[in-house]
This record gives sequence, structure tokens and C-alpha cells, in this order.
Amino acid sequence: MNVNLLKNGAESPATLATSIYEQLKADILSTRLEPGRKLQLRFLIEHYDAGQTPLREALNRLTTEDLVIGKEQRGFFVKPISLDELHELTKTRCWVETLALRESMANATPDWEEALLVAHHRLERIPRSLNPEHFEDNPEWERLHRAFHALLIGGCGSRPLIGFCEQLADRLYRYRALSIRKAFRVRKVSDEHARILKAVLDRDAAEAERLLQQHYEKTAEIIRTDLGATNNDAAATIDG
Amino acid sequence: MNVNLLKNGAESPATLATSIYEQLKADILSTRLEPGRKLQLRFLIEHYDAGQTPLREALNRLTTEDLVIGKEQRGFFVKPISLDELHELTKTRCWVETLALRESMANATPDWEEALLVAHHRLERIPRSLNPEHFEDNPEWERLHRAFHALLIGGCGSRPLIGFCEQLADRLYRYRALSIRKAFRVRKVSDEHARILKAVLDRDAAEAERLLQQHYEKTAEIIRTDLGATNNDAAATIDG
DNA sequence: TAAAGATAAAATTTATAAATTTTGCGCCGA
DNA sequence: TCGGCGCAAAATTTATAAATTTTATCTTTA
Repeated sequence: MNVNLLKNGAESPATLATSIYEQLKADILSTRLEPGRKLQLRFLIEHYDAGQTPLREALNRLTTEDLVIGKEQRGFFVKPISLDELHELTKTRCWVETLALRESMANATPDWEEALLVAHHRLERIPRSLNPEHFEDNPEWERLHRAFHALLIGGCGSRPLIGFCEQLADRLYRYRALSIRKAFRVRKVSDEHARILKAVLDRDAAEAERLLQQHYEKTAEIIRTDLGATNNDAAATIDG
Repeated sequence: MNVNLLKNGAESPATLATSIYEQLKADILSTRLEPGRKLQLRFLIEHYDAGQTPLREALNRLTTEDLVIGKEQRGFFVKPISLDELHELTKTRCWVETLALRESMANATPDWEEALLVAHHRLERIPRSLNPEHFEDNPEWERLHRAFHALLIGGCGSRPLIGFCEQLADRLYRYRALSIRKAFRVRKVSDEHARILKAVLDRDAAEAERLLQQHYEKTAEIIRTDLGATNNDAAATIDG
């Protein structure tokens, strides 16, 4: 019973390069591979148990996504973080996601509204952390959280725009991962999602856009505080 | 006197992979490599006089940019064209570039306005086609045209957004290249640029946005006509 | 006609070689 | 004695060539 048979209907089994790409991406986004770290081929070959070519291909893909920086003739590095980038990414995300949400709402269908309702319901029933004391990432919550936000903008009618939003979400995910480690603060994020959902179902586009923007800006503010708490230049590297 | 010394201050010489990437990209955008065409490694190795590794890396980068489609275990293909994609890209470009232009204008400085004026002036003094009879692409005009549009949105303050706009411009360039071959029609594109410039210098953001959007929609409409003139499914492949 | 097997072609990966950058050491001069 | 310059060795990245795996095609057989 191969997993590929389930995943791929008419498609071919994934290549090693694709598999490595996904692993590497996950490790970078979770900051198991710290920002700024040099990605030496020798190290990667050992850790990911793969040859040079598939690794090199994965790194090249990640370079285009700006998660890895490739310096000509001197190797690859995990993209460093900076307060500057955090600000830029947040600003951009607010711009394009409010735009996409506006379009989604203009194209709203009963199916879409119902799917959103269900996605929100599922998210509410899952704990943010696997452990109520110290924070322990709940992958299922992350998945559902992401699905809810993806659904919000999913009806905009532009796959390129959706892809761009996903990329921004990826690049911001890293900052959230770093922040969470430092300070597990309680935030009524659930309320925020509920209010966004309400505005959407009320067909109040202006309010929905306002709340979504506020949601992202608040996240960035918290991250900024957590990151600034221990170091000012924000070029910190946290080990996994 | 090495050219690398001029181009790179402290940087290293480009790798073959990067050089091949640029060549491949140029050939795809100009449609010298036709949409939908299979990119066999054997062929590429001969034509680009390079080994497998740099070619493979270049293809992987282009895959992330959606200019090349990589089917697992069965090779790479130039991304096919479709009226659907033309429409989607144009719509998206209008959305994000009007957004970026609005921000650019909000951040306007005298330097920026003057640079725009100069860029437009340069563009006006260069002929669209090297030959007034039949169309012959003038690379310098393309360069200046692109520079003018890049400058319009360049002050928006978001590098990710600028990058996204560039990617959209790349992906649309291919459609323009195909269209131009089929029908070299006279269009007062110069007037359109002049009116956009005027609106920007007048600080009339709403008007500037309207004109920019109109500019892109008109382009798409002409392309759609040209492409539909000879075949309906728009999966045409034009040979170089 | 359809299925199975064999052959050929092509893509992916590993292994080897070449080129480039980094590092360490010794020398010279201040 | 200290600091800079330059050369050589080591490490690392990049590129080529070979081997492996997978897919596609063609023929044969039931």
C-alpha cells in the first residue's frame, strides 16, 4: 500500500528532488535550519541522505522563492531574518490579501460561505498548543489555520495572486515560529477569526478587510516585541 | 579588463547555471522556445553547450517561476499558453500594479518624478520597431519600456510586490511576443504613456490608476484578437 | 483485438573531475 | 614585535561523465 497511490491519481511518483525540496522547506520554515545558516552540501548530503543533484535542485527552487540565498561560487544560505523584512512582508500581505478578500467576497457563493463556516468551526475545536503549560506546536492547528486563511482569499479568481499570498505566508511563518519559542503569550486569536468570519457572512467587505489587516498587523507587532526582547539587530539565530 | 569587474563590485563571477538560466528565460519569453514544447536534456545540452547540472538547476528555477512545467519523472516543458492565463495574468497585473502605483504616488519625491520624466523622454525618442515596414523587435525600446513601467511602481516600498509585478510582466511578455509576430498594428501606445505620466505628475492618483489599468487591458484585448485570428484554442506553437 | 514482454529512449541520481574560494603559514618591511 | 602581503594547501562549490531507474514504444502472442 504505497502512499503515492493515494496522493497521485494520474501523476507519477515524486522525484527525490521534490521530496528533498519539501523537507528542506519545512525545516527552514520551522527554523530547525536557523536563519542565516550556511547550507553546506556535505552537511545536507549526510542529513537528508541524498545525492548532490537532488539537493542542488531543491536549493535552486528555494532560491527563487527567496527562502534560500545562493551566493555565486560560495554556496547557499538560509535567508536571514530582519525587522525590515518582517515589516515589508506584513505590509505587503495586508495589501494583497485585503485586495484578494474583496474580490473573493464579490464572487461569494453559498458553497464558499459554507466552506468558510466549516473551516472556522474546525479551527475552533482544535487547541493551539498540544500542551497547555509550555507551548508545543500543534501541526493540525497550523494546517487548519492556514486552510481558513487560504479559503478567505481562495475565491478571488487569480491563481497567481493566491500563489503570491501563499509565498508571503510561508516567509512570515518563520517569524512566527521564532516568536512563539520566546514568548508563549495568550492571544485571543480565536476572537479575531470569529469577527472576520462574521463580517464576511454579513457581506461587510470593508469591515472584513479592516479586521484582516488588523489581524496581520497585530501578529507582526507581537513578533516584533518578542524578537526585540533579546536582541536589537534581529539577526539572531535560534537553534533547533 | 574583465566585464565581471565592471558588473560585480564585491561579487563573484556568475556560475554557468545562472548564465544558462538567463539564456533559457530569454528564449522562453521571446518564444524562440515555443509554448508547450518539450525541453529534452539532450537537446538543451547541445544547444546551450552545457552540462546536465547547470541546465537542471536553471530548469528548476524556471519551474518555480511557472515559466517551465516539470512533470515528475518525465521531463520539462515550456509552460503552455492559454486565453485563460492571459486573462488571469492581465487581471492580476491590473490589481497589483494599480495598488503599487497608488503607494508609489503616496511616497512621491521630486527625484522620483524627475526620473519618471526622463524615462518617458528616453522611451519617446526610440522607435518601437527597427524597421518601419515589417516589425522588427527593438531590444532597446523593450528595455526602456520596461524601465518606465518599473519606475512607476518602483516607489511602492515593497520589494516582494515589485518582484511579483516583474514576474507578471515576464509571463505576459510571451503573449506580446506571439501577438506582435502575427499582426504589426499601429497603436498609439506613446500617447497612453504620456497620459499616464501627466496624471502622475499632476498627482492625480485615481486617474493614473485608471489609465494604467486601461493600458494593460487594451494590450490584452489586442493580443486576444491576434491570437484568436488564426486558431481558437490558443494552444498554438509558433516556431522561431 | 488486447495483453504481455522486450527493447529503446529519457529522466533521475550517483560518482568523478575541475574550478573557485577560503584558510593558514611564512616572509618582508615598518 | 606587529601588521600586511603573497603564496600554497585545504575545503567547498561547480561541472562533467557514468550508472541507475523509470517511462514510452514496439513487437509478439494468446
